[in-house]
Amino acid sequence: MISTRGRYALRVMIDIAENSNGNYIPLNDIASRQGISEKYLESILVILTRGNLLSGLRGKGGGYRLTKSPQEYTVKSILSLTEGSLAPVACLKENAEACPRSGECKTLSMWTGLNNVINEYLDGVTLADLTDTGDNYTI
Amino acid sequence: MISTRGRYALRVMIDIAENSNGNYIPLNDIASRQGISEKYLESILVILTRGNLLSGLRGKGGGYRLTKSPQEYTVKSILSLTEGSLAPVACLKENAEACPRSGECKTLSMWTGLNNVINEYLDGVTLADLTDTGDNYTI
DNA sequence: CTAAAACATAGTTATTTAATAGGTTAATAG
DNA sequence: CTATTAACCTATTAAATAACTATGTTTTAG
Repeated sequence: MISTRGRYALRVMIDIAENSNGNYIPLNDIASRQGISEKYLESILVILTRGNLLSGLRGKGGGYRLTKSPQEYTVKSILSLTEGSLAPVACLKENAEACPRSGECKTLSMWTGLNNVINEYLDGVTLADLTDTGDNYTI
Repeated sequence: MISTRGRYALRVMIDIAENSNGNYIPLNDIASRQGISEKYLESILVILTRGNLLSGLRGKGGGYRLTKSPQEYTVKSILSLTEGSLAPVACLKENAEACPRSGECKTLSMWTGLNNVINEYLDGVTLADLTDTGDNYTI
C-alpha cells in the first residue's frame, strides 16, 4: 500500500511539470495549489531533491524545478524513491537480509512474480502520461 | 505491502493443503511445523474460518480443514480476506468514502491500472499452484 | 468426566506514518 | 548592503497499525 508520502510526491511532480516551464517554483505555491501542509510537503521535497528528481534553488526567485523532462520520469522512479521500496514482501527489498526460509519457501516465486508485474506496470507510466498536456516542455 | 498476517495465512493454507487429506488438523501442529506462535496463528485462523476459507471443529480430534479443494482457492481470495484490502491506495478500497478530489485527480486512472494488474496476477495463482503436489486432493 | 482443541475477548509493545515546530543558510531584489 | 525570500536542517509528537501475548469459555471425543 502506497502511503501519502508517495502519493503526494507524485502530485508534486505533476504540479511542477504543469506549472513550471523550466522555472523554479516555490514550495509555497505548490502547497497552496495542492492543499497540502507546507511543512509536510517540505519533507517530501527534501527526498525528491536528494534523489536528484528535483533541483532546489534558495533565496528570492528560488524554488524547485525538474531535473529532466516529464517523459523521462517513470512513476516507478518517483514512488520507489519516496516509499523506499515497492516490494510487496520484505524479503524482496533491495538490501534485504537473506531469509532463512528462502530455500524451502513455497511462496517466494509467487511474490517475485507479483513484484515483477508491479514494477513493469509502474515502469511503463511516465510523469508526462499523468500531466494534462502529456508533454509540457523539454529540458 | 503485504503484512505478516497475509503471508502467514498463505503458509497456513499451504500447510493444511499438504498435510490434511480432508481431515481436521489442529492449530498446534500447524504452528509447530511453521514455527509461528500458536496464539498469533490463532487470530489468523479465526479470520480464515469466519471467511469460510477454512472450517474448524472443536474438541478432541478437532482442528481445521479446507472447505474446498486447493485449486479452487485463488491467492487473491486468501490475501484480500486476511489483509482486508489489496488496493494500492485508499480510494480504491471496496467501501472507500468518495474522494473529494476524484474529479480532478490526475493519478486515479494510473492507480486503477495498478490495482487491476495486481488483482489479475493474484487471481491467476491458486493454492494448488503453491503446494508441492500441485493437486493434493479433491473435496 | 476429563482432556483436547477451537472460540472469544482484552491487553501490550514496538514501529511507522503523518504532521509540527523552530531555527539556519543562501540567494536576490531594491 | 541590507532586507526579504525561500530552501535546508534537526528534532519532536500524536495517532494509528502491526505483531504478539494472556486468560478464559465452550464444544467434542473417548
